[in-house]
Amino acid sequence: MNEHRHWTPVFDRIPEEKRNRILASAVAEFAKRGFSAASTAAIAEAAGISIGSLFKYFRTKEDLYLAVVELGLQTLDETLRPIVESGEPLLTKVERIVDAAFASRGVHDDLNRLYNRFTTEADADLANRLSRSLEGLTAEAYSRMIAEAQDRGEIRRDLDPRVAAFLLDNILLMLQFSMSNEYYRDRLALYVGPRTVEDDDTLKRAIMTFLRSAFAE
Amino acid sequence: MNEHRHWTPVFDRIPEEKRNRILASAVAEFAKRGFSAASTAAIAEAAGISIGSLFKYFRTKEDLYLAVVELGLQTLDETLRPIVESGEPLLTKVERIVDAAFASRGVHDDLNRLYNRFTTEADADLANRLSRSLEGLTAEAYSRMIAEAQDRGEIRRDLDPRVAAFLLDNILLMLQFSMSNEYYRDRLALYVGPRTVEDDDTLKRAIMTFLRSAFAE
Amino acid sequence: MNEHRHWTPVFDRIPEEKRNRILASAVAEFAKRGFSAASTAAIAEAAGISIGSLFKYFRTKEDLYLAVVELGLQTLDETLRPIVESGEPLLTKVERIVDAAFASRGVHDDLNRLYNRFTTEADADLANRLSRSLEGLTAEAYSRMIAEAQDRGEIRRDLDPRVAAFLLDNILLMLQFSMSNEYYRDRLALYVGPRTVEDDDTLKRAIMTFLRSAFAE
Amino acid sequence: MNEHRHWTPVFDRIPEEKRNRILASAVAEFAKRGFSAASTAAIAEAAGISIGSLFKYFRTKEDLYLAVVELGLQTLDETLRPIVESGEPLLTKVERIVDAAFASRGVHDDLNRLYNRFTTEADADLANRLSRSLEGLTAEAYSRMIAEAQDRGEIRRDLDPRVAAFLLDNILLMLQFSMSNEYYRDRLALYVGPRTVEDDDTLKRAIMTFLRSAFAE
DNA sequence: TATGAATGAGTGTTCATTCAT
DNA sequence: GATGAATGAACACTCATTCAT
Repeated sequence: MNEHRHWTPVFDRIPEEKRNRILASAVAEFAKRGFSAASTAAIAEAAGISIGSLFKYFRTKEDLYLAVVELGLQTLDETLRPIVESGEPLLTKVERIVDAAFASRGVHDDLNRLYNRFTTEADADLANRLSRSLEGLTAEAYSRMIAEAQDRGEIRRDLDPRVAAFLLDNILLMLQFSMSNEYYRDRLALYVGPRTVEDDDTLKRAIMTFLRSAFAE
Repeated sequence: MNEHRHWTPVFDRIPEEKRNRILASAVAEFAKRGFSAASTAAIAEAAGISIGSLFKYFRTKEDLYLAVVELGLQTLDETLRPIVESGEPLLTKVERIVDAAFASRGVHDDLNRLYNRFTTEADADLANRLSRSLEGLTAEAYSRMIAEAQDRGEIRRDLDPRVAAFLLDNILLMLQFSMSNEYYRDRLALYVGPRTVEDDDTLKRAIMTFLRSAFAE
Repeated sequence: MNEHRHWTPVFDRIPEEKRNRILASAVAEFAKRGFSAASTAAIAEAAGISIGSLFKYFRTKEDLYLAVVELGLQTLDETLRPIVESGEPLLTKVERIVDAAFASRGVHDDLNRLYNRFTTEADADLANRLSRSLEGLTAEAYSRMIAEAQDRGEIRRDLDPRVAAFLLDNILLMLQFSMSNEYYRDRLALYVGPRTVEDDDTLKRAIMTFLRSAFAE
Repeated sequence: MNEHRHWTPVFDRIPEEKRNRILASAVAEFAKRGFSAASTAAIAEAAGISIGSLFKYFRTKEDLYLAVVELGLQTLDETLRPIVESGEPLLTKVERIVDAAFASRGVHDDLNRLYNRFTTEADADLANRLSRSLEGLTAEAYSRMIAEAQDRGEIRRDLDPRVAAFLLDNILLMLQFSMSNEYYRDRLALYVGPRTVEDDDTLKRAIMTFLRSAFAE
């Protein structure tokens, strides 16, 4: 719960390959079942280690969860940061994030699901720390970019830059969830039909049209 | 899991007041802890009945969860349907949904959280049935309205009506979650600042400005 | 650790016969293995109940231990109190306690061993409460009786009544332990030889001679 | 459990200073927690060695316990033997043992507690061997001294020398326990009051008065 | 119909002991 | 000889579900 590292020094010392296997197993299990239904025994078995070892690496199930969540956040951060901090215009960034969301399908499914789960499960304390951690990045960057674009007269001036940033991120976050979460996947299909769901390019273009229009002028 | 009623005939026969007490306790517990951490004993106790009775009314914990989820969906449906099926223009509907989201804060917190939770927890089978159940309503209504407005030349013609409906709902759904879920609440504050978070009118107006712009022309 | 009852209301409601079976199993297990080596599963099995039930009756292993210890104390108290509070002369009381110690052999072995164990295992907090509970009885009664006998000139006046009471109880306590504890049993045999160990009357008489001499005049 | 040495040849070969550190750590841990709650990892860490090494020196936790218990007995033996085997009169010896008990407070607390613990924890096999080992010394010496003093007409003739020796040792053993064990410490305070408990000289004198009276004539 | 005591598989976690380095 | 990572059986405890009353 607090600000300390969530794994023991022993975990630092084991081979990287093993470390990754363990983290991947944990991500998969927590993503699939959520924190409380996840089984530490299942994680250990999937990783090919003993339960004893798992608890040598992480003091508690909660520590393991936190470690894995922060790892997920870091991975997302590493995907978003170069895009968000590039000097490109807002809508270019947005387009690249949309691309990244589609690209994550199949390859970061577990991470996406995990991200979705902890935004839902987190208690007050964790929620606050975690929202700061990831959303801080986009909240700040989007708001600033929108404000600057307004100053330069590139986009309409009547939008509140922070609210616009929030709404933009709502769209992008839900898009990301729609790639991996069962419910949101079905929901997307319900909206755009089974044909369009498979046609990434058409979907992307339609999304960008909407967003361009929202900011346009 | 399957398509049948989730409670027993006995549940139909008990007094309505008792029935409501039980469902309310279940909503509260599932909303607070999620499916697997929720305790059937806690639900029974909160409802003032014995565990024995609870399991006379619902065959399993899962049945109780499903019953409660479908009840929640029904409640949401009852809120949305009159708005969505009214003859009003799209943006008037949207404004009324935004209003409803803000109004739900404090009064439908448990329902909001429950809705958030099962969209995250649902497995393939449940997800499909449930998405159909609620999202079907808005997916259909929004898409049709947008298409009709385009036909009449009220709004821009370059939007794909179904994708636009999807993106619009992304915004509204996340707004609703932001009213009750800890993580999304903090995230909203991070975007708009602690002052605006308390100033519903300013927030609503800014949201509507954005949406009007997105559809405008 | 604190002053509350150590069992749940459920335990009060079950048949007395079952309650006694459970307590007896617990006394036996704790006496045999001590607190930390004792197995709750073994206790449940010996009592012919499920582990689930055991933990319905006692919130924790510690509560079960405390319940059983206090029960043991109570039993000892019930044996000693009538003797100690009778109006008889000191040495008559002592003789009756010696008799009770011998009589406890075979019938209260587990209780004796348990008593021995917790005097050894108790931590500061428990030690203080428990010593007060049982030793308070004899400490007070013996000291007073000795002082009164001195006032009446029945016994020698140069003894400190409280220290004499302490030393008297040392002898009686160790005698009691010597009836059931393996180590002290062997030790007694080592002192008095295997023949005398079996000859209760001779042993009792020799003990009383010593004590009479200590107080005499 | 059997009669062989409890450590490996490797333990003989390491530096004495290290050997002592390990034994001291083990005494402290076993004294504090008892056999089954004691942690081998804690002992190794306190001694500044690895667990691997600890198990190179002692085949099992039990062997370590036995080694340490026998070491403790040896230390006690070394304290008692010169007193008990001196040519002094019985009551002089007794007085020196009482002095030693008081002197052990604070300096041999761990050893006292350990002694107390294994007299309680020992099973049949161990109990027999250990009682022989230490109590043999005093049982023999006291009994003989009392008998001889009776022959010389120094003390009363009506005491059974072996029973008297047993009762004398009961008093001295409990006195020793009362110096370190939490329960017996509180019990002593209960008997003699908080003031006398701190006043060693008064206490010692009162004890000797009692014992002198018991043997007197 | 209502109750709540009973169940036992399953959970997270510990720890003496082993063994490759 | 020394290390400490690895093991897995065992532990205390929980909880959905059953069923006798």
